[in-house]
Amino acid sequence: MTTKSLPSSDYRKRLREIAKTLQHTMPSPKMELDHRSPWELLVATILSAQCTDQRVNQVTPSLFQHYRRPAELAAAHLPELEQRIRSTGFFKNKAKHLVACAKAVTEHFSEQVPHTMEELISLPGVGRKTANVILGTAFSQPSIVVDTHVKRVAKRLGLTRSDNPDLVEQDLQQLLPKSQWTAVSQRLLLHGRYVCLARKPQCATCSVYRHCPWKEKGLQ
DNA sequence: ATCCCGAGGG
DNA sequence: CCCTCTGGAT
Repeated sequence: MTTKSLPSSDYRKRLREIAKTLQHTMPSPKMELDHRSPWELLVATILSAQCTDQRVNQVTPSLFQHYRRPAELAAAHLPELEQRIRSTGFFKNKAKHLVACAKAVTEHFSEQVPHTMEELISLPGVGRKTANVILGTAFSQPSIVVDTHVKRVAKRLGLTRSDNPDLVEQDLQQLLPKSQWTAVSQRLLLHGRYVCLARKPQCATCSVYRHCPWKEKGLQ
């Protein structure tokens, strides 16, 4: 199988055109997880694994009212917490992670959400994807979030060939100046959520159709 | 590689 | 029924 690749400058140019088009489609992409602080965003993001933002937003208001600070969540009664977040799926894992994470934030970081990648992924239940959400949205640091949507869109647009999220992140990092990381990855995400759907991509209304080598044909 | 797990769409 | 939804830990 030959893997003849274009010079990366060509990929850069293509991604730049895609980014410009998406900028018109989505002038100001917004984070769709409701939150009022870095801590609330962290909790919401942990809950969002394999679950829609809409469902998370349905659960978090009463959750944040009941557990107001990291120290309160750290002391939560596990079965009760499980019931409060049940509808987000994976609730036993998520409840365990949330309590452990709240303990770590309380004990090691004085109830303040840390703002480096290394510290963030040291927290239970926090991987690279979650950490990048926090860095980009709560702390305005350049970050590329590679979730299921970004991975799918990047592959279909021919911006990466990898299935490994970390490698997809690296590929996109190399194709973009840091100043554009956060906004572009957020637009790719929303494009995946609303247009480039997993099962039924809306190619007829897709604004970057002309840049897409995949169109509706290919395999992933 | 496998497990966790509910809800909604097709 | 099957697939998908902002993954992470073992």
